[in-house]
Amino acid sequence: MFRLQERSATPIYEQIVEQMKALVAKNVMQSGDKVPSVRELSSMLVVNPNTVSKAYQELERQGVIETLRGKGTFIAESVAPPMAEERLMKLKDEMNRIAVEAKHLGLEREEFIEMVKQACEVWWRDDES
Amino acid sequence: MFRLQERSATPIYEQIVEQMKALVAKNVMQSGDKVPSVRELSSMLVVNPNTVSKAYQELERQGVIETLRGKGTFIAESVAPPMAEERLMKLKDEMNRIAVEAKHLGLEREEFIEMVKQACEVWWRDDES
Amino acid sequence: MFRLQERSATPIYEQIVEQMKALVAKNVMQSGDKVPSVRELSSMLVVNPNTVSKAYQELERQGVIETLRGKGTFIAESVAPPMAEERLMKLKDEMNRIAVEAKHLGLEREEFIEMVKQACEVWWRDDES
Amino acid sequence: MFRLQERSATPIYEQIVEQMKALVAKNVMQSGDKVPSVRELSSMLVVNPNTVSKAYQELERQGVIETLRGKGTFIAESVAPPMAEERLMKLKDEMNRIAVEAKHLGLEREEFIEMVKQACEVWWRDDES
DNA sequence: GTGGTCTAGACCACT
DNA sequence: GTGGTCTAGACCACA
Repeated sequence: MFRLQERSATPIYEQIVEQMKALVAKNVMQSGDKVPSVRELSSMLVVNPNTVSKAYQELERQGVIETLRGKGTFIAESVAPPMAEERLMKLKDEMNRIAVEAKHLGLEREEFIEMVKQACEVWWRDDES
Repeated sequence: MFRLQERSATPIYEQIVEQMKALVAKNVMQSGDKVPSVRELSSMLVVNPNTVSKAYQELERQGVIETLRGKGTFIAESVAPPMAEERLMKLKDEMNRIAVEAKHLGLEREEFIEMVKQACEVWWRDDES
Repeated sequence: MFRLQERSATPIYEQIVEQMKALVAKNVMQSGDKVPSVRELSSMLVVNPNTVSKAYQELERQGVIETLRGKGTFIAESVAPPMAEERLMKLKDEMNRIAVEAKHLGLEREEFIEMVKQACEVWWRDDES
Repeated sequence: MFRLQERSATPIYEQIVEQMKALVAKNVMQSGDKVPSVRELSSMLVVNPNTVSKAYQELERQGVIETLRGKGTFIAESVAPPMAEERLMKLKDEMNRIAVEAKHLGLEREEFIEMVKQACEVWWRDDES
């Protein structure tokens, strides 16, 4: 379910955040679903519980999960995501960074957009409607 | 020419790398153009020379600039960019990460692609061909 | 009568304490009124009886309710509230905390006081005297 | 400068957050002032560096301080505070909680408001204009 | 059982 | 020197 890369430059807790968000985006996990407890996931991934905890706190700040006192942690309903404006601006920045890199790698505009469209297929599937 | 944000989470040397690459992508700087020396740029940006040096090393590693002994540093000809495969894979990874974030922010597939296209306008302009 | 938020950071038993105190402050419940038994309330709110029990213990400690052996639990007469001095000091502390936060949010002194006055309307109504 | 209460129910890192915000509200610390480094403050307060770090990260999220890579941490310019709406709602909630407690302690409306005004004197002083 | 807090001590990237 | 990340292991409040 989760695959961590020890050697990667992106910290472990961020990898957990990203992968959890990916699972939600793919509808593998949905509103109300229980996520593994901090201790469970930490032993599954063979990382320190604090690391998982940090990831969960970040996910909660982003409105992806919510914790019910003593009961555990669950996928949140996706209403208005917090800090939406700042996050959208950051998104555009990263988009530009990627476009620049794509051009440096010699991709043409059409090739790049085709690549984006292919990526989209995974995250926006018709069968969700 | 360069605008650094000390507050930003991205390290300064990386900001220099990105902005230099952006200038090249926009054709503001072209093959053979001389780039400022480490000392010049570091005093222009009021940053530590080591920081600029680190940025230049990274740019050279990416094939964006090249140093000619005793003559200075120049924008390189864009032939086959080094490490193309790894960089392309990384590009796709980041594309996916961004798509996931876009979906979490409530964007529809079409809105996201529209955003990408708009970003492209800046980097692939007709007048270059 | 009671509205609990499982998501909230404040523990459930504290929410019960606060809401019971709010009902008394609004004169919805008055001296001598019977409050639901621990079992009743716990099944009404769908929470663990221990949680309600803990709330009632706290309310009794604060002199809000009192238990009469075999007869049940009732709203207490509001005479001298216990631990008044400590609680008053704590009140002032929290007042200061809130004022600091208000200033950080950019409120002016007058705006803040106006906000306080509006809050007061709910709790000190003329019709009680 | 900072006074921590080991026994208090409020966690140490939160006490640090509150006291730093209080110093800023009182204009003891102003935009651009350097705050002690994590290590400095942790040894001053005899707490673990991680605890101070957690406090600083929370302060950064609230827009109170900002870190300049490798240079240290500084009081931020107070522009639009992040999450302003949510924080304002929380402020009103806490205001109500405090008003209820005040009434339970037997304060009259006027006494309560007088108390608030006195608290304000400390945080909104005329000499700031 | 759950998550939250704290300590001690280590390593790393950035400037 | 700065802050950021991670580990190991402890204690506590809540349900």
